[in-house]
Amino acid sequence: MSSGEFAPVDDQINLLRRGTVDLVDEEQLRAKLARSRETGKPLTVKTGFDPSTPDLHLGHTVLIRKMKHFQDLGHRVIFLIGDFTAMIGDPSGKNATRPQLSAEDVAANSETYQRQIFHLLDRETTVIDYNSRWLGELGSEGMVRLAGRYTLARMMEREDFRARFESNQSISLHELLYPLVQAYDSIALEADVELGGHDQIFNLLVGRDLMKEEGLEPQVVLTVPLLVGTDGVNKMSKSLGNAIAVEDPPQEIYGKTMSIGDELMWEWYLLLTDEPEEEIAERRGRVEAGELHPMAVKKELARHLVTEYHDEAAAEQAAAEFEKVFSGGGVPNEVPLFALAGSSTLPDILIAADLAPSKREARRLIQQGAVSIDGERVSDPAIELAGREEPYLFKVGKRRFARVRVE
RNA sequence: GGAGGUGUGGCAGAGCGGUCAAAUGCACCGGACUGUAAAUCCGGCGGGCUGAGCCCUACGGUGGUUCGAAUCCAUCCACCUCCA
Repeated sequence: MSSGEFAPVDDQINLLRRGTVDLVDEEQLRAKLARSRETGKPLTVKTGFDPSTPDLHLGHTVLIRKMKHFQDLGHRVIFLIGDFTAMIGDPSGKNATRPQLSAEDVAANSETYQRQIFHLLDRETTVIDYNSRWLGELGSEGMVRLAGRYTLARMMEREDFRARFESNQSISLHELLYPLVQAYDSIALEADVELGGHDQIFNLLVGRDLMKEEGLEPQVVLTVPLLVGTDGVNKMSKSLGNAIAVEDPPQEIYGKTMSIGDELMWEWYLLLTDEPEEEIAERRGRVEAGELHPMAVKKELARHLVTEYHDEAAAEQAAAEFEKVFSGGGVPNEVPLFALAGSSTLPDILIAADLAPSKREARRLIQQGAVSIDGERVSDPAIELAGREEPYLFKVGKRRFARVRVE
């Protein structure tokens, strides 16, 4: 989209407002959009990312998709890698000492980021930038001056700071610097809009304040919700084990998506697809009326997500595989094969085939009826498997398979 | 600089000389029910074994006291609070 061809302001607002939590404020955004239409100059839209965790999951994509919306509307989207801030350390962590990232680490992580975000964003027009570019030369003098522009009282407006303060938990000084530094990024980039997760709202607003002080037009702040993970309770996070990574294999994306609760899927539809909101609502109504099976709707979501991060064919395959294994009780196409020599006990075999972590656990699984061989449930850990040419097919639980050849 | 507190399994959090491989909750793994949903119910949840029992390793580190210590003492480390 070349300049001068921006969509009408109302249309733009409609798209941009979808699935957002905060928009501060809409009038200013309208004014900026209107001006950009007149001048043909796109808005500068900034989003910051921490370079220490380049393994993106669907939770991150909510934000990236919002960037994409701006991009689709012809605006200039900056993917800002906080390499300098990463060197200081993340405030919200309990691990005080975070490994400092070397320049090589940052470069490597940046590569990973790019590989992952360009599933969604346009490679040609996305601007990748690093905040070390300006923060490095800010220096201690600049930092002190920056700190002089904000007050403790204002900092304590931030909910988590206040909560920690009131409950006598420690707050390191550099944590207070964080919002300021992030705000400085906006100044350096002269951002028109800054995007972030809802938990970032305070920092983004500080950006507005400091920009005003600097004599710049304040950025518009727009936040998106934190995506609830596959457990249906917590925000999606790798460490909580409830995440679907962008680079997960098709089967995983499909399967994990199918495992989320029905209620959650509507939110995922809203935040992870471009399905019009009315259509989502309409479908939801039909499901609630019993006209449509929720599973069918969820399958569509799963298929959509696989297509987004792999392709149509992979989605097709993942869907077929899913039908076969779970709906049909069949066996997946790819089952790892293990060859065992001599007479091993059943628990040993399970360990060797990566189906159990220890013998004790293996025994438990057998006793609880989780193990079947060639489709027959086994309950006796002591049974012997005769050597044979054809591998035995092991199944543990609902979804773990292995083929084992016994010599 | 001074006074005090805390450190237990993935997390939260009991236990405060034996009956503790350690209550309870969450998470997790099985099973039943299903739509591999959710909810619910049942079982399990350090490891090893010639297995309904035995053994080993575990309650921040080390060293003691005791027939016996997660529990008492000393010391070290870490985190936290209060006073200055």
